[in-house]
Amino acid sequence: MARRAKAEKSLNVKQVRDAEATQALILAAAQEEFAQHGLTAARTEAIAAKTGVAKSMIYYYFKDKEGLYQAVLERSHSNLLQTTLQLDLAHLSPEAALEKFLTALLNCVSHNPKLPMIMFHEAVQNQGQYYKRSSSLSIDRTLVEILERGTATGAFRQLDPFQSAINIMGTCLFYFIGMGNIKHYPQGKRLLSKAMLEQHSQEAIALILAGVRKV
Amino acid sequence: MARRAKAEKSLNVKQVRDAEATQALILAAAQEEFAQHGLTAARTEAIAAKTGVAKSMIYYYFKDKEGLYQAVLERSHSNLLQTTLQLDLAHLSPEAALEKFLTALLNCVSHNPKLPMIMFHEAVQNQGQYYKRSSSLSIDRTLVEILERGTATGAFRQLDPFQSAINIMGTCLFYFIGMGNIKHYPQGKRLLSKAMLEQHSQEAIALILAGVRKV
DNA sequence: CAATCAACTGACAAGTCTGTCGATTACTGC
DNA sequence: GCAGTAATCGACAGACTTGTCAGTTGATTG
Repeated sequence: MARRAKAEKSLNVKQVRDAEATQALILAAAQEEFAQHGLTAARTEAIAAKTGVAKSMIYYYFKDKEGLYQAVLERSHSNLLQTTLQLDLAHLSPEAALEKFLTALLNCVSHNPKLPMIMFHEAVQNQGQYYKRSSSLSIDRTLVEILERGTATGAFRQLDPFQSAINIMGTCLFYFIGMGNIKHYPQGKRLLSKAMLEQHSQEAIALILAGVRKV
Repeated sequence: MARRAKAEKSLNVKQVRDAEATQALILAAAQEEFAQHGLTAARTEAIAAKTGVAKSMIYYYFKDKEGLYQAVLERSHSNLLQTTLQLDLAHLSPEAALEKFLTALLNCVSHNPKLPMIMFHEAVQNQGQYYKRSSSLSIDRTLVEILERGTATGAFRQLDPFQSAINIMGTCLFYFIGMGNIKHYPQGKRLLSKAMLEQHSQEAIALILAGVRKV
């Protein structure tokens, strides 16, 4: 009831029945729920409650909980995937390519901070079943290639591209995954504020670029 | 039945009833289950099945699922906590202190690769409730202090100690968290083999030390 | 404006999971 | 070797969850 009723009232929209809007509402609520709890521990009841539509609509549009989960995974990743694939990094120097890649990656996750949590749950609970099938691994492959190029040309120090790619992804994404623990620091800053996200991006890029550069 | 029976047979032990051994067995199985599934999605039935003792023993020794969860958290963290607190880093240069800290941290998690997963279920699902109460945050505080000292003395470049501490932890721990996804890479290496763990530690330390050093 | 269809609902059947309890079996001290 | 106690088990009650279904309501169209 909550969101939909409010939206309709404030916008004075007549359309009470809108299949697409309802699906979008469910997907948004589901992304939150799955991000926090993962597939198994997520409750369809809770998702329905967040949207304000009846629980049965989940089954009407997405068949079952797993269908909804798949939809959320695809929807969450598509933006990141598209962005990284469109980067056109081949003509840049390894260092410039790396910076461009990291900027794009950090920008994506800053705008969709739930994504790393979802990835994490998929990795830990479902052993990355989805990634096995999907093309999501191509993100990391792009990074590995940059690093390979950089070590080959001598722009980067002698590092293992595979291991380093993992560690670099960790530097970028850990902030979002560890949020729940991090926020208990005395600091008491809002970790998802625009300023903090911006700072995190800058710090991560600086750390990584300095970390791979030849000494 | 499985493990216990086998152990007794091979060791020819008479003692079929051993409160401590049973608790240890349960804790070990629970650690695995909670690492993979988190508190809510973990199944007491599954834990019992792994141990070979009746499910009711969980309730006998740990009161309920949450009691067992708490016990697992405490047990899993104690080693890491003790190790990092005993390091005595004050008399070392920032760079040496950082290297010593990272070596200890990576050594700990390499010997207990489930720990990062548990930490992050706690962060994501339970919003770090446990860390709020426990002294686990002191690990990160240690790291922040090293970084503060390094920037103050000019040994490290101008970085934000808080943000960088998070990013550094990410570099060290992401490998273990992302395992489920990472393993689908063409490489096809065993990520938990001694050689790979050793390589990860070296690569992570190298990346971080290079990343913080003054240019 | 009536008929049709898609969107939507609430109640519920069936299954799963936790936590309890009485009964049973191994150890321990007398 | 007997009595008492601690450890263990299996079955089950009760709560919670998923997914279904028959029925209702709002839009659309000839």
